[in-house]
Amino acid sequence: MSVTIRTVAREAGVSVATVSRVLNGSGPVGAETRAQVQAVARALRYVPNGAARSLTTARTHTIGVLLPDLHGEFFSEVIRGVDAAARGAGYHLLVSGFHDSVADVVAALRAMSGRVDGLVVMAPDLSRPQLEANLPAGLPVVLLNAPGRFDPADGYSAFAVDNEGGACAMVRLFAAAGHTRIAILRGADGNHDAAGRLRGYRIALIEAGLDPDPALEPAGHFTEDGGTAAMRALLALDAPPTAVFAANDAMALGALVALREAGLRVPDHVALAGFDDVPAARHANPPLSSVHVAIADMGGQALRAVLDAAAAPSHQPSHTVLTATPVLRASCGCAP
Amino acid sequence: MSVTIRTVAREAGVSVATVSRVLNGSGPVGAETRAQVQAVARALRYVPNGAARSLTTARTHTIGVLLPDLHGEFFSEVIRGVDAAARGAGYHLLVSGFHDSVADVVAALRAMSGRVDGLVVMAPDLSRPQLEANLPAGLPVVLLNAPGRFDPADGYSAFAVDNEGGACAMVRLFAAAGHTRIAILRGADGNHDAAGRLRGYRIALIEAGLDPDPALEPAGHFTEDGGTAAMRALLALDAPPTAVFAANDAMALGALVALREAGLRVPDHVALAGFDDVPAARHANPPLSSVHVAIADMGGQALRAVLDAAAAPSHQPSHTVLTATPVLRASCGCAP
DNA sequence: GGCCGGGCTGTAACCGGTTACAGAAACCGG
DNA sequence: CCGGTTTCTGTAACCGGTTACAGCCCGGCC
Repeated sequence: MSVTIRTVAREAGVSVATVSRVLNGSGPVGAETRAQVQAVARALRYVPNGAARSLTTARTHTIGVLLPDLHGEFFSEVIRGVDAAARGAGYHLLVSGFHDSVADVVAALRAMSGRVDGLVVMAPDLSRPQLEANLPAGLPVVLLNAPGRFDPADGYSAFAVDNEGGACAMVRLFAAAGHTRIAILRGADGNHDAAGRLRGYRIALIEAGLDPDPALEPAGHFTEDGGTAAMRALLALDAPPTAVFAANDAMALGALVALREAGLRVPDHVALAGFDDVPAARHANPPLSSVHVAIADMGGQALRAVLDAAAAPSHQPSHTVLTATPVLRASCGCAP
Repeated sequence: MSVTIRTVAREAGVSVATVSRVLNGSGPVGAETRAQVQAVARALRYVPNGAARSLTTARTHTIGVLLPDLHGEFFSEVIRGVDAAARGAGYHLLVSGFHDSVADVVAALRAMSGRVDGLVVMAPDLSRPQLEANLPAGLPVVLLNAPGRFDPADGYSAFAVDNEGGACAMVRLFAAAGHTRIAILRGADGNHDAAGRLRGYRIALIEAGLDPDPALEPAGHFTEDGGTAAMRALLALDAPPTAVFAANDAMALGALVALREAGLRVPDHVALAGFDDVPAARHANPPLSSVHVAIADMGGQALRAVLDAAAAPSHQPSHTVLTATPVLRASCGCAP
């Protein structure tokens, strides 16, 4: 029913091999034969079937991208970086998001098999056996944000953000500015990024001779509302903090709401900083200090790593940690 | 070299048909044969090749999404909506972005052929012949934001935002608040959305008995920097406007920069509103009034329309215009 | 004239699945 | 004990491309 290469061949009075040669410019074809085939192909609106083609060539010119979610500024940035790199290399992207369930990830992985030349996967909760059992052996895979769980010997390249270092650097600045009651709005429980940022926070405190205090470590679940609630809880303490480090920008923006409610000025009464440096941080009131991560860059590097691995199967897997550096704006009171 | 269904069949001592039946649960298979096949498949880490499978079944369980760009809050929202709907229906997404060149779009279209069951396309600059020449006949396609250029008789469903109505509603509010010098920061030249919003702005002015004035219609190119520059130009006029409608939020945020530079207060000295209602609008200083568009919703509806068309080839194409409604916050001075 | 080589084209095998069809085995009632 | 189901399994054709190989035709050269 649909028009295939055989339809074109029949209509043009040639063989399928000739049609294929004309359309791909492979092999010699007589000038008028070529013109004839092209005319027929155009007239019939023939477009080669990608699935069939990649079945024989074993190349799809597509890279799969698996993310926990497709929206939000963070993932949007990842996709941007991956896409830019992919387009530069003439590749397409097959993206998929999954809620939280491992079953979702597994389904997505299996669906990608045979449709992609490689995979960029960000699935913090996926174990190595789960990953391996659902992918054909030999498919290049690069992991994002899955540190600890994998090691280079597994054969996968990986990229991760230096959560600990970034958080530590930011909190150090608070300490250096003379703050002694510094709180953190913790991220989601069990989340690897949240744990790293908390670790960095505590390290900076101890360096400064301050004692971590559980009362100053409320959970904000990485959400704006969670940040508001956690900030309210902090303000209700007998001795509220004078500086607050939110483990992501969404919570920091939520905290701003609580501070405004309470009639407190930022940074005069309470200094505030976030993490991720999403675009909205710059436009907040006051502009939000944050820890900047080159997210798009990470995506781009990950994609190139996949392509390298695809090109040279014996490619050495590499593990890269991307630095996260504080960006100072009005909200932290320590801007230059 | 890679493990295929035949490898599994040989290893398990059965035929490929039996393996296929076991793995898909189609047809009857003896209990111990089934167990044997499953064990072998697991041991060999066999994952069926998606390309091969969709070649025979003619179904890919994938919908292609073609957008001008993959980053930015607007496209991120589209993707979110499309993804949610796709996941709900058990479909995957093959997304692709293109710069501006028609050649890019064409390449992406052709690359998707045979890999998707349908397409959601947002390519304002693509003509109908260009679209048709590069897609197999009969592939369901839904267009986003391509009004005017296509009509229902073409057989494509389409979704568009009511740019004109939304802009008109917002500017009417300015006029109702007593403003008589109302400016617009125009979007990119030749852009369909930009034109619609400009039209709505002028309609509202005329309704209010005001004369459109070219000096009050600087171009901001839909970018933040463009918005800043355009706003500076407006402030340099002999009689600067008292209200400014930016044709998107990025320009409005840029305009805020220029206003802050000039030491002017929003909305006291100059009232301001944007369009799109991106998340950052809420966090701006002051919170930005904007025209809200249910972007994710549009994406979701578009995806469902593709699936409907795929399920019933005789599906009636539908053209839907999504309303855009003002969301009032502090920046426009007309919030309740 | 015979032979060789090069340019062009066609035939058919293959990629890795699905599935129509047929055959074999087991089981049933009469 | 036999014909007819039912249940299971295998063979082979197909999906729509690519490509190795072979064949044809023609011109050039000895």
